[in-house]
Amino acid sequence: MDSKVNEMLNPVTEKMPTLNRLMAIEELNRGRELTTQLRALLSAVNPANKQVETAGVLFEEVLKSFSQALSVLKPGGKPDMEPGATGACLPASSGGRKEPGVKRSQLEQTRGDQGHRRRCTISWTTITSMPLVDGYQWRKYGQKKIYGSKYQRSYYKCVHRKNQGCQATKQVQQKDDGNPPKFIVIYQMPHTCNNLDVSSKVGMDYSSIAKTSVLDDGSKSLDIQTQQPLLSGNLKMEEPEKCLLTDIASMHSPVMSNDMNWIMDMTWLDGEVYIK
DNA sequence: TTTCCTTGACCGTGATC
DNA sequence: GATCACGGTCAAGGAAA
Repeated sequence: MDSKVNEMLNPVTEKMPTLNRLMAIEELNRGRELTTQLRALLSAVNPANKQVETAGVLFEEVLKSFSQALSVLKPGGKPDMEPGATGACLPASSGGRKEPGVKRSQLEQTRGDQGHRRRCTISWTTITSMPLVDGYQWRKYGQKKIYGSKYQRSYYKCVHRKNQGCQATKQVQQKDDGNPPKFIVIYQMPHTCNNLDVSSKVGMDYSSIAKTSVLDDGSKSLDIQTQQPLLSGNLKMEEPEKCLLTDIASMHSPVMSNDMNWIMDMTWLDGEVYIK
């Protein structure tokens, strides 16, 4: 694989000093060991408890994540890739029912530019066996049969959209028939609400996902700052043409998450590789 | 009664002609 | 420019709590 791609896949490990890498591996091994111990401790409490069962699934996912992170840190290691994953430049303002008696042209006028073209939103994609457990409360607002897909796609929005104006949404689509089945989850827009459901014990720190800014020449840059060990630092990507690079930040969650198989959606353009 | 989900309709976008 | 296919969102109606 091209060295540039490798660098994008492992922006940290490629440049990480050997000593730091060894320390990271050691810490991950320790984390995996502690998780194993915690799982054993929990299963001894009440194995019949439904929540314990759910926690068990989460533990499996956490352990899988540790293993994956360790494989990335090994020389030549790389994270799992899903090149066909979606999430790029999804519409955020299309559709919707117009007011009775309101003409289409009038509606478009009131919507302004947003109603005419797809809006590049911050979004990121993950694969998980528990798409509904991510620490936030969601309300389902739609379901759609997707062309060429065996399963329907469900649409969720943050329950605090009304009272706090939180614009976070997510789409859930079953990926396979495995046991447990895997789901592709596309998150759009970070949460602006302050109502993390701590009871679920898993959360996602969207605050450090990505920031976009318009440069002087009109192009856009995407600054990614994360506390996540594998992607710590500052990854900056510039957009050569309008919407060539979408505002996608597909990356690992900086905080413990049930979503362990994150997708890097990448696009080749003129020999350069861009993360969607 | 309230909350949530299901489902059909509506509309924007991109592709094709 | 017209038409079509597809996907995202809305909101009415019904089910569940």
